[in-house]
Amino acid sequence: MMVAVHIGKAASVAGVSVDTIRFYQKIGLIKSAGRSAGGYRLFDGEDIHDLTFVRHAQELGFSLTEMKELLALRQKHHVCSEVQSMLKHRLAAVREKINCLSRLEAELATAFRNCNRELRLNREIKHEDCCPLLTKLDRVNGSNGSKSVSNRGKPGGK
Amino acid sequence: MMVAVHIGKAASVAGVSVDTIRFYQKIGLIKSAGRSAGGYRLFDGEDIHDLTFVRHAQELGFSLTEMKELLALRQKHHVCSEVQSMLKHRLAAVREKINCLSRLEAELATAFRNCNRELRLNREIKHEDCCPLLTKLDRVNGSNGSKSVSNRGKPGGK
DNA sequence: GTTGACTCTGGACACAACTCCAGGGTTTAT
DNA sequence: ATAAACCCTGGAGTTGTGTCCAGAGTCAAC
Repeated sequence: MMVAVHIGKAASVAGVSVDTIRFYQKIGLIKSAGRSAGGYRLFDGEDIHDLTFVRHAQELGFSLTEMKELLALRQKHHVCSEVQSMLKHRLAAVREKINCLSRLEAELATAFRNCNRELRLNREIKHEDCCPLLTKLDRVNGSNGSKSVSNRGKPGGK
Repeated sequence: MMVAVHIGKAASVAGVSVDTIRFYQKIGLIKSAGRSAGGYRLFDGEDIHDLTFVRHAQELGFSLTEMKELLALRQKHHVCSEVQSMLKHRLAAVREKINCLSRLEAELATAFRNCNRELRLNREIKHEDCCPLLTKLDRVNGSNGSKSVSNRGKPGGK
């Protein structure tokens, strides 16, 4: 039955915008679709498949560059170990992110509860203990803290 | 004792770049520091405090715009309920993100295991079942899927 | 055969969040 | 007093991800 739709339909089905599709084609993220006699792009099931793939991958935090790799792997007879290596990295990154967010979530939740309680106990609060979030961010969140900053400076250097 | 350092020192202490600090001041994220006779910015403890605050907030996923709000709240005698409302939104966003990432993590982990197994069972694999990830992304991940895409299109509309 | 909806291209613009540069002034150490 | 190291400003450039637009062509329907 060979469905072949124009870009508008493809966009709505895949859940992206028309411009986005053209953009993806421009940067080579998805293969250039076939064309109708009049020059209209035609998208078959597989093309839409790819678009959906991209959208999902994006929701999951892959960058367009990473997606390009993924799509490439999907195309060629890939070496499984390549995929595996990508997976490993991704997995580590994702876990790191989850950890960080979980810590944040706990803090926010606590802050929220405190804030809540203070609010109902005391209509006018003295700025202090009210919002733990605001003081929390001052020293929170151990982990990295480097960014290639050269280490010099003088004045009141104590 | 009133420590007052130049921008380079402030940058290295706060863990951001010199340019970044100037950028933050330019966009009004942090208040314009005092200046020395010669026009050099001077940063005291509180300024560095703010910078650290910003860096941490950023690690935690706040945008510069959100930070501006946070810093404002910290400054003025804030209305606690404002902070509370921000917290609520942030918390929801963070939870959403964690969910999404957790789903992803599970998938990646599974894919990784499978990939691993395939690799050690079978040195040359036939592209098919090898990497579930690649097929997985094709249909995965229920949740949203809207983005204001008008709904028209014809050709093989089936 | 004329409308109206759709699509084409190429390029400009947007937004976040920086980063880099030139040309020149300031501090500090020697 | 001089040089090294640092800082200033204003503005351009970057990366990632798109979005918008004008001017022109195509398609389906009436």
